[in-house]
Amino acid sequence: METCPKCATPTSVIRAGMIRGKVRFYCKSCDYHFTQEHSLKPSPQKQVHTTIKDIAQLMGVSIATVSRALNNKTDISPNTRDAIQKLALELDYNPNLFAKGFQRGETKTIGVVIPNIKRPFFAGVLSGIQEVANDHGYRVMICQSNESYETEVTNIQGLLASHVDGLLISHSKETTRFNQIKNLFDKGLPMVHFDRICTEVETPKIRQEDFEGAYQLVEHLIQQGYQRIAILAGPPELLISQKRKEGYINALEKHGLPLKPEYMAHGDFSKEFALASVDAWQKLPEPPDAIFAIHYLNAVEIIQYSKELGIEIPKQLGIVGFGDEYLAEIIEPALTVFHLFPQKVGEVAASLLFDVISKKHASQQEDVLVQGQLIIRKSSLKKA
Amino acid sequence: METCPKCATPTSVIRAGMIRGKVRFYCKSCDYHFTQEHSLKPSPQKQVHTTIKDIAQLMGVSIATVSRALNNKTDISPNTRDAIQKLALELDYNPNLFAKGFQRGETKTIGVVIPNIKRPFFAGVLSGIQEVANDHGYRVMICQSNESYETEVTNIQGLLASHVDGLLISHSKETTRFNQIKNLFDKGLPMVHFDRICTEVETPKIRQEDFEGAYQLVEHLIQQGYQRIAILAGPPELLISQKRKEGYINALEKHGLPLKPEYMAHGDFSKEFALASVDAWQKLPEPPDAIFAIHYLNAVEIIQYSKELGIEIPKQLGIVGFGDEYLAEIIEPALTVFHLFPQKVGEVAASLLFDVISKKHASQQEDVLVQGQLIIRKSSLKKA
DNA sequence: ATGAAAGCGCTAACAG
DNA sequence: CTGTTAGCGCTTTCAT
Repeated sequence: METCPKCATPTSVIRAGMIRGKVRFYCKSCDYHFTQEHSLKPSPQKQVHTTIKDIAQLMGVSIATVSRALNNKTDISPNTRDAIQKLALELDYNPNLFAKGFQRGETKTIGVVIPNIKRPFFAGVLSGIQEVANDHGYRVMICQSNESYETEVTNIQGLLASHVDGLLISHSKETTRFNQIKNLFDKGLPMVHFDRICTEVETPKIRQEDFEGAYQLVEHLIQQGYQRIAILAGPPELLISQKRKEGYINALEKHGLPLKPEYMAHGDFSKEFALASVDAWQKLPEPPDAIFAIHYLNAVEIIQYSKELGIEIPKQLGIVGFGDEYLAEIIEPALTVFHLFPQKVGEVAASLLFDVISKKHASQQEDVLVQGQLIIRKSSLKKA
Repeated sequence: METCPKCATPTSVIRAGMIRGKVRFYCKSCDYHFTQEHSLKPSPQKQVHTTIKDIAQLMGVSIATVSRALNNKTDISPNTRDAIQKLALELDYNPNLFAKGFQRGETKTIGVVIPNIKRPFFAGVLSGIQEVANDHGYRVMICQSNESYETEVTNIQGLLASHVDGLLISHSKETTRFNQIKNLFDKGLPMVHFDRICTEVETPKIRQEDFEGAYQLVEHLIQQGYQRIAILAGPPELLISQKRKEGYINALEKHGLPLKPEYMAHGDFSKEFALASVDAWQKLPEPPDAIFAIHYLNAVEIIQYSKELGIEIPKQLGIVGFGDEYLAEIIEPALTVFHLFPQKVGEVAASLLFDVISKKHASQQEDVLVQGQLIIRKSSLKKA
């Protein structure tokens, strides 16, 4: 309470509005009006965060008033509002977003689970997600599974404990059981799958042109005159692996080329496996004259290795891959690829998630295909 | 309240302990004991999150008891504890970490501000940060400044609003004003700088061997017999740019080579600038016979461009760079680099931050140097 | 136009 | 051993 500067009676003083950031008081006993600066900066504020309570005390108003002022609500006098906003600025107050979300039961945070940040594809996706999330006023929490199912489960558990408002997932290559995901989906947690999707749950899924890209790559090889095309695929359980293989098979069939099991290798994307496959193929009575590596890094490794072996590219061996990095352009001969657009994938995935979140219903099956692009370079130009 | 199954009087029934997950009741009016299953799963729980309140109601105990049970506190009977934990498991309850941190005034979240996730260096750093944060039970919130000062300020503001418990920062290349950072530091927010550090605030800083690496690279060039070594540096304001240039200058001086201003270019890391510099150097009466590009991508670009121009590497022109990517190994000729260890940088930065956080004091100046490694490849081997 | 009070999920005294 | 209560920062009725 204030003390009247005239009669020194504290009890009879009441606040009587505000004027230019100063609080006006009125002493009932001596009928006297006076103003007073709010006692600003009581101590060099050593706390990291200012709260509305701090502001309220400094201003001599209630926290409710401060809240109203800071949120530009209607029921508030412009004077008070301005004064409070000015003070808030001075104290560089920023609201505790979690306290804010607390009541609404939301955190304005989404969770992302990916196999590995370091892989350029996922880094690109993240970048896209970030951007869209920012635009929507959401923050992003990222977890890496490192391709381990167990870690993935733990990650999701952790994100859940953080009460994320939604989840974006690309599964580890180990993941084959989806009950955790299914469970969350059933509980109504907004969720979107991308890249390494899961068909057992009816979430929206962002796919890329795995089938289409593979088809185009292989068709391009055929048009260049390659006849014995091998595929270096990934783990058979992985959907992208299946899809790309399907595209490969389809292209061969469409063009009347035989399907030879000995030309199809399923590996783990490792360099060792890639080189071993090349070795194995070279020992065949009829070695392949082109290789489609579904993982771009394997394609690059094969180019390097082939050069070591003295195999001429693209003359003796054509090579194409999936996914475009700077690397594909730099290596010699430059690698023909089906370019994916990781950033775009992230953007689309995040947008879709926010759709689901805002509609406040469980995710609806809704597949989106992010288009890719065939980029032809030297590694497959037999005719040139 | 429960109703006595014998006398149907609800008012006189009291809880009388627990047995095997069932609640025991005692009816005072008819002196009758009975047990009852907690009325599990009242509806197929359609809410995403179970709360301790839900559990408390189902078990017929107070929320305090549930809290104690779930946190393995002492003052609780094993029976009750086990029953509660079992139920919590069934309902797959997980605590709202934010509500938990709310009182303690902490969020168990740290913020990271970097220029760009997509750059392999930062992706590596992030990976290291993630790992350490996970071990400490912290979550990570990532923001990209996209090399914009304004975005950086907004990002930090946002992280602050999220009440992160600490901050890891690598500044944008535009950033030259640090009052925001200084302000937060003064308020006691735990903070650690890495890579793009800022000398104006006494935070712990994770540096890399910028000076040392540059020195080693240039010395190596000199030992290979190169005499006219040019440097393609970055923005002069950028500390890593300064440090690497100092290393360059020092090595030249140590070996009695002249410093020629026309051999020193300050650019923005763009490809255009890199190629333009090469052009300019070639037009000199005495063109350089080696180039030290402080950014590895520029080094790669210069190799490509030199080949186009018909300049022989390493014979006519030696090239070395900073930072090692797969690219450096793949390009022909392979690039001599000073290898940085991004993951390590992330790990060290995060560890240091958690030190500061746990000690609950403002960050103390404490510099850590993450060691790098000279990797010699063909692009600089004039003698070979 | 403003204040008082409840409540979001949880923990931590304080009582029994 | 267990229940009651206050409070973290904020919004939101409900009074005034």
